[in-house]
Amino acid sequence: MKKRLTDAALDLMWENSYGTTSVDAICERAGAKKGSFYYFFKSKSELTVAALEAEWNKNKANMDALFSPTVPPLERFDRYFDYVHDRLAELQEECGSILGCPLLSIGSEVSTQDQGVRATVDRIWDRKIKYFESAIRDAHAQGLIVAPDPEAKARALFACYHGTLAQARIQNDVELIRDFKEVARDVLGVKQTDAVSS
Amino acid sequence: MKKRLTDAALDLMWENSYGTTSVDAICERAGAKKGSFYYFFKSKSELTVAALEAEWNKNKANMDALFSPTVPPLERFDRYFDYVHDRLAELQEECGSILGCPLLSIGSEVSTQDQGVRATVDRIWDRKIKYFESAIRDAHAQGLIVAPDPEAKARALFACYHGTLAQARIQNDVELIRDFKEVARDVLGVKQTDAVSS
DNA sequence: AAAATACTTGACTGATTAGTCTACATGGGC
DNA sequence: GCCCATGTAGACTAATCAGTCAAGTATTTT
Repeated sequence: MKKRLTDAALDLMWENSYGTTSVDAICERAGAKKGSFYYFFKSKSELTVAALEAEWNKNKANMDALFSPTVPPLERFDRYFDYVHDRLAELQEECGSILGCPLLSIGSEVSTQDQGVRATVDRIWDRKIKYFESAIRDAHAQGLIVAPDPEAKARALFACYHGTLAQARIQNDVELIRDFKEVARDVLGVKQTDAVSS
Repeated sequence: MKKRLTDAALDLMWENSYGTTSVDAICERAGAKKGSFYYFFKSKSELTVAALEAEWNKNKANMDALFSPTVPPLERFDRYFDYVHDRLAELQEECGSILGCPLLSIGSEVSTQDQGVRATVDRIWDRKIKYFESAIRDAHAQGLIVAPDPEAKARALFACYHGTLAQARIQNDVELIRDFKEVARDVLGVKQTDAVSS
C-alpha cells in the first residue's frame, strides 16, 4: 500500500503538479483511505520525498545499464536521450501531454517553500549528474571531447537537458527532445568527424 | 489598481508558485478587495495571463536595448545573461531565493491544466526567442558562428538557458547563471579566438 | 444637477483542503 | 483463546479556496 501511494502521488504530480495533487486524489487513485495515508506518511510533503526516492530506486538499474562503462561514452548519452524521448512519447499517448521531468517540475514548484522536498530533488539530481560526469570523463580520456572539468560540464549539460524537457512540456512538443542530441554534442564540444559532412 | 493586482500576482507567483498563490493573498498584497479583483478579472487564470503580458510589456524596452542591432551580436548575449544574473542576485537579497524565470516556473506548473496560461507563456516565450534568433543570424552573417538554422539554434539556446535558471532556483545558487556564458558559447558554436588560450 | 459609468466594499457560499481521531479488522505468536 | 502489532475505515474539524453578489461610493458625461 505504501508503494501504491507513492506511485499514485508521483503519477498525479508528474501529470499535473504538486499543488493541484490533493491527498484525497492520491488516496483515491491508490485505492487507500485517509487513515492509511497518514499511517504511513505524516504529511503530503513527506510522502513526496518518499515518492521521489522510490522513483529513483525504480530507475536506478535502468540508468546503470544505459550508462554502463561497457558502452562507448558518447553513445551513453545518445541511448539515454533516446530512452527518455521514447518514454515521454509513450506517456504522451496515455495522457495527451509531454510531461517533462518530475524532478524539475516539482522542484521548481516547491523549492522556495518546502525544504524537505527541495533537498530531495537536489540529492537525486546530483546522483543523476554523476552518470553524466563519468561519461564525460571517459570521453575526455578517450580524446573524444575536451572537458578538463567534467563535473561542471555534466552540470551544464544536465541543466540544458532539463531546460529542453521543460520546454517540451510547456509546448507539448516531443520533437524538441529528439533534437537535443545535436545540442548535447555542441555542449559537450564533440570533435567533428568526417561522418558529419553531407 | 489593475496594475497593482497584476504586479502583486506576478511577485507572489514568481517567489512561490501559481498554486500556492491565492486570490486572497494577491488582493492583500495589492491592497485590493475581492470585489475589485473580480471586477477586473473573471478568474485567477485570466489575471495570470494579464500579469504575464504586463511583465512582458514592462521588460520589452529593456530587451530591445540589450539586443539592439548596434551591439555586436555575441555581446548581446553576454549583456543579457549579465543582466539577468544581476537582477536575480538582487532579488535574492530581498527574498532569500534565486527565483529563476517565472515563464518556466508557471508554465511548467500549469501547462497540463490551464490552456489559457499555457498559451500565453508559449507566446511570450516565442517573442523572447526572436531576440536570440536575430542575434544568432547576425553572428552567422559575420562569420562568428556557424548557424545555418538560426531559429532552431535560438530555441536550443533558450531552452538551455532556462534549464540553468531552473537549476539555479532549485539549488538556490546564482553561480550557475554566471557560468552559463561559457555554456552559451558552446551551444552557439563560437569559433575560438587566440584570446581564449592561456 | 441628474444620470450614467466606473469602481469599491465586505459579507457570503459551497466546495475543497490537509490533517486528526476513534473504532475496527487482520493475522501471527503464545 | 488471547494478546499485540500492523494496518484500515471513514467521519470529523477548522482553515482556506475561488468565486458571487447586492449595496455602496467616486468620477465622468450630459
